[in-house]
This record gives sequence, structure tokens and C-alpha cells, in this order.
Amino acid sequence: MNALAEIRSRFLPVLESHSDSATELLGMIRPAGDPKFGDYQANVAMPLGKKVGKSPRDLAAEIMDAISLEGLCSNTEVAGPGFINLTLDNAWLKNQLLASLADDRLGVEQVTNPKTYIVDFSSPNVAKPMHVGHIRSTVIGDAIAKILGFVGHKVITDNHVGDWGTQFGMIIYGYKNFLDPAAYESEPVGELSRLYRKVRQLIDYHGALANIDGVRTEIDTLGGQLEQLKAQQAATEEKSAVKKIKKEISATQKRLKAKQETLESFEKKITAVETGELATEANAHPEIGTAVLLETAALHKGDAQNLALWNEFLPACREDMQKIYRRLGVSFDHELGESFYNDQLQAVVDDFEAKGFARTSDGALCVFMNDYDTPMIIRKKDGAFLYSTTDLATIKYRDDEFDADACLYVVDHRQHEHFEKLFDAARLWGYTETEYKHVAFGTVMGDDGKPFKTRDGDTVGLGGLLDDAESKALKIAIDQNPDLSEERQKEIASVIGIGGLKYVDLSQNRASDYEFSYEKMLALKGNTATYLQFSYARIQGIIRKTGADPTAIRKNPVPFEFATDIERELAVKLIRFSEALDDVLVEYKPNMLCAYLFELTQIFFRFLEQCSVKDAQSESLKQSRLQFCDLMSRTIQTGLGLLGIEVVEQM
RNA sequence: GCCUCCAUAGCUCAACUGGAUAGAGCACCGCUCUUCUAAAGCGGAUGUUGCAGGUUCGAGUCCUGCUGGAGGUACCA
Repeated sequence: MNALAEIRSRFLPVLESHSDSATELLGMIRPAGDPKFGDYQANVAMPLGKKVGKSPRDLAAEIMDAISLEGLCSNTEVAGPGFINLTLDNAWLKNQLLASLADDRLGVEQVTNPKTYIVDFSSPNVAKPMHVGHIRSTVIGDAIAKILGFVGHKVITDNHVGDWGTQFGMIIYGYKNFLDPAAYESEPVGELSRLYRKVRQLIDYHGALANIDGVRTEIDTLGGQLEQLKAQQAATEEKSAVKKIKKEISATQKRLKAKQETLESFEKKITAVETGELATEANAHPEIGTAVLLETAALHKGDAQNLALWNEFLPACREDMQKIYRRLGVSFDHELGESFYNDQLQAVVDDFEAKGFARTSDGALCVFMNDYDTPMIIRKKDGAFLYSTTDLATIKYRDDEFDADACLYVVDHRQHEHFEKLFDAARLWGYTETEYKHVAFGTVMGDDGKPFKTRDGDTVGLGGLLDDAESKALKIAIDQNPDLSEERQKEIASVIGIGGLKYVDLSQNRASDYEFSYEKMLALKGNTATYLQFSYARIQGIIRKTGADPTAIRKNPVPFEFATDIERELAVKLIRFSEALDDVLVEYKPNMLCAYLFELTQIFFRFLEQCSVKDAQSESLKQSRLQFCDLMSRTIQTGLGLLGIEVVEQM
């Protein structure tokens, strides 16, 4: 049973007698901010007192007279301006612990009104090298899906793979012009990836070459403007005018800086090609940019050769992706990529046109919506469809097939506006029953404070990062467990290494951008998965050493004992597992569960320091502590499991 | 220009959506292993929550303005 929910349900009738918005007030009953105030606190009296014109303290007293917390709270007090502090009854707590001990679900009740959720996550582009930025959607989406499922919802996961985009035009062009047949024979994906990078580089080169003079001119112009503005500033005396000029100066400086950065990156791209081996090839393929677009267009129109190549490339690319997913332990119910929707796009566009939701503007078919300056384009003027079109088709397909109550898109926050438009368009189209939600997450930044990009050579790809995480964990695993077999050591290293990597993404508020740090990704100390996993392994050690049988512990429990304060503290935290899951689902924030597990583990390690199991003063206390250990190990295992992180018996 | 998000300890981040004295980890300095795994525990300090106002019993959180950063902004995804 969820203690918070139980307290709230006891408050509800009393609050209803004082206010019409009792349900809202329930949100003001929450875990106590400080243990000295008890376990929970109700902050309802302050706003309510104001509303009904009573002193909050009097009202709090009145509420407490009317309420029945019999058997649930042993102590209540009104404090400060009108806080109601609540302390759980120890007998009630012990009963809850016993109930959780006997329950596979650790006392977490299933929701009474299960819904169907589609969780759309990961969605990488195949055939493009994956980097560390791609891991975020995958682990966050996976965790949200698992948690939704655990609390009793029906969950359908779908990986909306990018398997139909321009990158295939590039690879096809590369295949036709630069293929190394031997390399392709022995390592097809590696060769395709090389072709992708090469074509990308040549396109960037020609793009830079074509635009660099323009950028130089712009820089000159901006520089001139800046001089003028500065002269103006010096000649102006009136305050508001000076302020205005200052603002323009700073805006101009900003633009100038941006242009200079562009210039630098152009220069880099040009030198990289001209001083390298690519120079002659660059000259031989001056029209590579348009050529690639033509290859892509041909593919989309069903050109036999390109389609055959695409069919040849795709399985290998997908298999390469699956290797990463297998290592991450992530799987999907569906992997309906963009190509899957290809033959449905025309119908979507026709429908929008027929119903008058879209009209042609500047040659493109556009959906105009009130809240936006720019329309959502669903067909380009060259007749090609876009991401938006595919997304609309996906909405329709999912509605036909799955009839979900909600659809969550776990995607980078840079696509915020795209999704706002998409959801509006979907509602316009008639999909008003489903709740669409963009579960956005922050960008992974490089150490320069700019979005993380794979730079050639000096950054590890995703696979390499996983290797490093495992090999670093392996060193410590060998050091710590010299007697274990090599196989076991490797298994431990994999669980610890991968778990640590995932935990970095999960433990942060998903909304924040975060700075990629190699050290942080591979850290095994502090607030990391390793810390949590270690508590589990410790418990397994205790169970081994004491010769206890976990099944027997659960089947024949003794009453829990609180011989020390820390045991009660641990008890309170353990029964809050269910609250932590609720907290995650309010805003789909897995870091709420990480924070819970971390705090729980901190308490647990203090418990271990203070409370010997083996040398407990009495047999009954020893049993009680074994029961704590069992509950703890299952809470960690389940909690980490919901985050997609495994545990090991020994480490 | 317009729109969205962000600014918290030296660093990386939390803060249960308006609650009581803003918390962790990292890094740094000590201490604790013949006693269930030291991948642990204990102790040590650091803050005008970017700036200026406002709203109220109460603001890191809400509103206004400013400064600084990131992203988006008609045919990329």
C-alpha cells in the first residue's frame, strides 16, 4: 500500500467539507522536507485558511480534530504557520513491510485504470555512425516504458528508425563511385559507414567552397555596420537612443561572431579536403550535393537499381544497430521505420488536401495553424514528402492498429516546435482522443558548450564507448574478485560498465542539456549505478555468509523490529518505492527513481554499518534484519531493472 | 525580428511543480578494515539560486524588465 495515497484518502473527506477543490489540495500533502518534521507533511491549512478567512493554525487544528488517522499515524502536530506534520505509526509500518516482503511487486499496486501507451524512442538513423548523443533517447524511453508497464499500463514500444532518408542517397552515391569491393566483402557496414563519411565530407567541402565568399562578404558588411554603429553611439547623447544603439551593436557582434565561426568551419572543411587524399576526388565530383539528392529522389520513386541497393544495405545496417541494442539490453515491440510508411504518404497528403486542411503556398503543400508563423510543410515543391508527412502517417497507422490512449515521443528538445505542430495537425485531422506528448530531453553538449558532434578521429563512437566502459569496469572487477573465473569477471564488468553508462543519462533531469564527459560516463564511484549495484552484491554476500534462505525468509517472516533509528528510517524509505514510481510518471522523469534508489542505498549502507545481521543481539532481530536485506535487495533489483540496469550476485 | 528552454557551491547536477535552515556527487583534507565485500562508512566548507523589481503568510520555483547562453524559426531529420 502507498502510504502517501492512504494519507491523502483519509484527508479527502475532511478537505471536501472545507473546500470544493479538495483534490487539488491533496497535492499539498507530501513527504516531509526534513525528518524532524515527521514522515509526511500536509500544507493544506495555509492556502485554505486564507480562502475561508480562518487562521491557518486554527484550521489545521480543526482538520486534525475531524480526521481519522487511526492505525496509520502515531503522531501529528501543527507547526509553524500551519504545517501539519505526520508521523507514521510503527505498527502500521511493520505491517506494510511484511506485506511487501510477501509480495512479488513489493507492495506496488497496479493502477486501477490501465491505459495503453505507445512509447516512441531511440529512432536512430541507420547507416550513420551512432554517437553518445543517441544513447539518451534509448535509455530514457526504455526506462519510461518499463515503469509504465510495471505499474500496470499496457505499453507498446516502437523504434521509428530513420531508414529512408538522404543518408541512403549518400551511401548509394558512394557505392556507385567510391566502393572498395574487398572492404565491402569483408565488413559491409564498416565500408558503408566509410562511404557515408566520405560523401558527407565532399558535400560539405563543395558547400563550403560555394558559400565561403558570401560569408566573407557578410563579415565585411557586418564589420562595416559595427563601425558605423559605434560612430553613431559616440555621436549620440540622448539616453534612450544610446540604449537602442547599444542593443544593435551587441546583436551585430553576435551575428558577426556566428559568421566568423561559420567561416572557420568552412575553412577547416576546405583544408581537410585540399590537403588530404580527397583533393582529386573532390575535383572529380563537383556536383555531388545535387547528385546525392537525385539518388535519394530516385530511391523514393522506386528506381530499380537504387531500391535493390537499399534492400541490400538495410539488413546489414539494421543488424549493426541491433548489436548496440543487444549490448544495452534494449528491445522493441515494433521497429517500423520511415520506409514502412512510404506507400501511405500519398494518401495522407490527399486526405489533408481533400479536407481543406492543407493548401499550396510557394509550390509546397502546407498546413497552416494559428499559433505558428510558419506552416507545417507536408509536400515539398519538388513533390517529395517530408518527416512531417511520415509522422502524420505514423499517427494514423498507430491509431488504426493500436488505438492507444497516449503516445510518448522521446526525442531531443530541439524538435519541440516540430512536435507541437505535428500534434496540432493531428488534432485538426481528427485524432483528438489520444494524448500526444513530446518527452523532450536536453542536448548532449561537447566540452566547448556546443551540441556534441562526432569529430573525425578524436571522439569515440557509441560502440567504442561501451567497450571502454566495460574494460574499465573489468580492471576493477579483476582487482576486486581475483578468484573468480574470467567469464564471471567479464560478466560483472559488462553489467557494471553498461549500467554506469545508462545511469548517467537516467539520473539527470531529462530536460537539462548535459556536458559529455568521458570521466563521468565511466565513473564507478559516487551517485552511480555501481553504488546501487554494490548494495545488492553486499546483501547476497550476507545471505551466503549467514546461510539464510531468501525463500524461507519470505515464507516464514517474523515481526520486523526497529532496534535502531536507522532501521526505522530504512523502513520508511523502503515503503516509498511505489511513490518514487508515481513521481517518475508525473512528468516522465526517470531521475526521480534514480534519486530514490540513491537515497535508499545511502540509508542502507548506514544501516549495514550500524546493524550487524550476523551478530544481532537476538535471533528475532537477526531475522528482522535479514528481512530488511531481502526487501532491500529486491527493491534495488526491481528499481534498477525498471531503469534497464542489471545487478550481479558478487562484485 | 519572433518563439521555446536554460542560468543554483570550484566542477557536474538535484530540489517531489509555491513550503520550514537550498541538497547530492566529484575534486580537496583527515579518520575507520584480524569483526556479514573499503566499489563502503564517518568528519571537515563552499551559496546575495545571473541582475533589478513585483505577486503573498512563504519564491530557486509564478509575473515584468535586464544581462548572458543554447535551440528553433518554409520545403533537413
